[in-house]
Amino acid sequence: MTERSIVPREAGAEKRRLILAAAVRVFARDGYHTSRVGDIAEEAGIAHGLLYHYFSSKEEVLETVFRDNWRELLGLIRRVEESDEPADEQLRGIAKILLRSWRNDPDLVTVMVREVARSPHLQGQVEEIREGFASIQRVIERGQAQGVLRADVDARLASWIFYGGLEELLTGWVLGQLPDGDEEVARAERTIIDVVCGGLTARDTVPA
Amino acid sequence: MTERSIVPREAGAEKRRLILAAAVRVFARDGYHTSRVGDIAEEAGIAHGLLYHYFSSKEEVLETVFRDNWRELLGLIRRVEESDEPADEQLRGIAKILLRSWRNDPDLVTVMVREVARSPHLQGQVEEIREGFASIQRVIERGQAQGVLRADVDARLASWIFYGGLEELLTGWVLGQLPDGDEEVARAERTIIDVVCGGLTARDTVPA
Amino acid sequence: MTERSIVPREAGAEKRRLILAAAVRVFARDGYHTSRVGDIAEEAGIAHGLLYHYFSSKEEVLETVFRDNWRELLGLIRRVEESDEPADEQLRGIAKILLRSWRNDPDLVTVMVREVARSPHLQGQVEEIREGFASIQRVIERGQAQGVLRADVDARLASWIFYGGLEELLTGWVLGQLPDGDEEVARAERTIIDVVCGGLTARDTVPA
Amino acid sequence: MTERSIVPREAGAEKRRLILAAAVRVFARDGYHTSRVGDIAEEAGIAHGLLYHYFSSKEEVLETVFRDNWRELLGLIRRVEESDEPADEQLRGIAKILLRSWRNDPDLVTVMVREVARSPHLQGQVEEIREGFASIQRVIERGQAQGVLRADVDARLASWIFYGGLEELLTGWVLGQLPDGDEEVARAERTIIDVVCGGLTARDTVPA
DNA sequence: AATGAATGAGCATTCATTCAT
DNA sequence: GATGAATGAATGCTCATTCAT
Repeated sequence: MTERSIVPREAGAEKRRLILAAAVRVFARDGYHTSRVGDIAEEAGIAHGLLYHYFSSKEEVLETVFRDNWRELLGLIRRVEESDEPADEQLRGIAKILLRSWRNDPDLVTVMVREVARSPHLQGQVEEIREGFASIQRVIERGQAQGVLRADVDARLASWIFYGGLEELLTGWVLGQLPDGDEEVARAERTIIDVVCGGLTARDTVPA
Repeated sequence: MTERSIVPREAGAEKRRLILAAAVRVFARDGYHTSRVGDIAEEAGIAHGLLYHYFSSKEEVLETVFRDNWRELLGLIRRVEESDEPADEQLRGIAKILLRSWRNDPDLVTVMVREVARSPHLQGQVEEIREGFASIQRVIERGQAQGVLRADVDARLASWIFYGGLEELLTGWVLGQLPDGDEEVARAERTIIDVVCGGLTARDTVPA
Repeated sequence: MTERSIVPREAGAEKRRLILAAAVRVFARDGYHTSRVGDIAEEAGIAHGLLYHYFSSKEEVLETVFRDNWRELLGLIRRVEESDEPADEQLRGIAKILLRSWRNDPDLVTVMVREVARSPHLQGQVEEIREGFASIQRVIERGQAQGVLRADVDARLASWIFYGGLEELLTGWVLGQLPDGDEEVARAERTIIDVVCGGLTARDTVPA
Repeated sequence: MTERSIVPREAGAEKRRLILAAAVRVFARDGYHTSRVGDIAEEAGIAHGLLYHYFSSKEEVLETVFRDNWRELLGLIRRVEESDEPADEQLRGIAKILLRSWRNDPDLVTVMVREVARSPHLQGQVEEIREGFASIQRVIERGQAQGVLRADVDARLASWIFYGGLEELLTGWVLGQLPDGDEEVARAERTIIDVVCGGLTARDTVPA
């Protein structure tokens, strides 16, 4: 429970985490390209050379930040996928996971949204990202098979649209363009489900 | 009529465009950070020093690429906004504009999606981006006011979700993760409207 | 004749030579590994970045120093080889060339002896070095064929021995272990020919 | 008799030798400058920190490699010098010692030829090297005094030339430029004595 | 003795930007 | 306008060495 209980082997993993956490803060503050290895080390309270005992390069630090976190999100998403809730509730669950990550760790979301959702850095990770989309797609397909969701829509495209909507909401917060707060996050959750499941089109409310 | 008829002032603008086009190709191929000013110059067939007669910095080139193009898109979006079509048709129009830009100029979309939709570079452009969202938001609000779209949804959040869905579809093509082709783009258009307007939820087919 | 007469194209070659000359001085003073690129630039009176307009790396500078000079020596040696002097006189000519280079440019000889006559750096140059030995070997073989030199000695090994003797004399001067001066160099020339051609063994002077 | 019988003090010396042997292999393979302390430690099967219990620096390792070996060679050379053989036989003995060291320990010779026979590292060892040359010089001088060797040659220069020839032969093997093998080494021995003692010049064989 | 985490000086190289011609 | 030589700030990374354990 105390620091002293950490056995040597864990100490290495611990320091690794320390560096990753520092990197997230620095990347969130300055952006990956602008951040210097020395900044990360300073934020972590270590000599910059030590960073290279744990990571082979600055880029590997970013990749690790992404991979570790995406893996965790993926695990949560899969748990939702494997639940026996109806598809629309599963989508709501997935939205919850992603949107709430903003409140849990804004710096981390900032890095994920800014640096990873794109180009050069994600080259090696495309496969892992794809799994997230695949999970959403399966949820939709199952919903269609069970008649909960309409079947005349391309599930794959729909999964990209759904994910894109979520990511854009996160981006809105990251950029300070959308109002922040627990209440706002809850509203965003409701809204994306309202939009994606219910649709924006007004229905003629059937009169009594 | 011939090139020689171009008056000097236009010649400058022409070379400017030449450089911007080259920059788009290079940024699309290598990414902004990896691209060197010399690469752009080489692609444009000029000496690298000359680039600084037309732009004050490498970053200004990127900003110009973004601004010029975003402004054009904005103009198109506004024309849709000002049309007297119903809101859902206006949204379809906006989707068409954005999604078809992929087929028109994949390199440009690649750069917009990868380099600009986020982080440090768009600092100064946030205002211009905001206008795009505002346009979409107004379309939705008008649709709600006219009873075409349901009014119990936050129009601002909905506009972000809609835009996010569009951008993610573009990203899918940029990353080579979604099947490409005119047909596919048309399907994506239909799908995003189906999803965002109609909603994914299955409706009880009206009984006879 | 004046500096102003140097045309632009030659200016580049001129600066190249300037850098090489500075590098020779610095390498001779501090050794290749200890020398920093900045030292060479400073010695040449240029910004260190400029060095990379002319050479791709610090190592290429060393290689060029070696190659340029070795090529020159090779040319001189070949001229001797192609002369119609007897073999022993040709060997004397070769000794002259190599030993006098010490007086001509001690820094250059220092670099050649210290940094190049060995290991990692000469990897790519082995072929060029080999040509020097080959030239000496041919001189010896021709001498043997013409009966000027004894034929019961392996010409290849003899060429290495001869060259080694010369290089060691240069090394002695480089290390400050052998007395220096024009007179000393002349004596060294005589000595190596005395030893290698005449042999150390005392002959019974033929009685009258 | 067993390893366990080695008393502690000897154990230390043993490990020291282990490190030196590893260093020779690594230096021979990668060159001194390219080799890292960690490489030596890994080759020796120890933690790199431990190396500093036995040596004060990486350079001291190289110096020790040189000194230990040179001392041994020096001892052998002196034994030859102190023998009562004629001078030319003594020179042959010295040649044997140096040339055969190639077959005994090619890695060691590689290091000696590449890293030590020159420059920065030998600064402190010049004195010890000088003794080797002095020994050869004394052999020659004694040969001259006894009338076995011609007296009209500078013994000091001759000793450098002789040593240079030997070193160059070793270099030829190190660089893979001269054919290797016991037979070849024996021929080299003969050749250097033929050349240095007999001389390359053809003699008119006195008819009976 | 032994380990290997930690330190930090040191350095080659890159590249955006300037400017003389 | 056009060129490309020249500048020099900036930085990722290496690795010899130290030292707590």
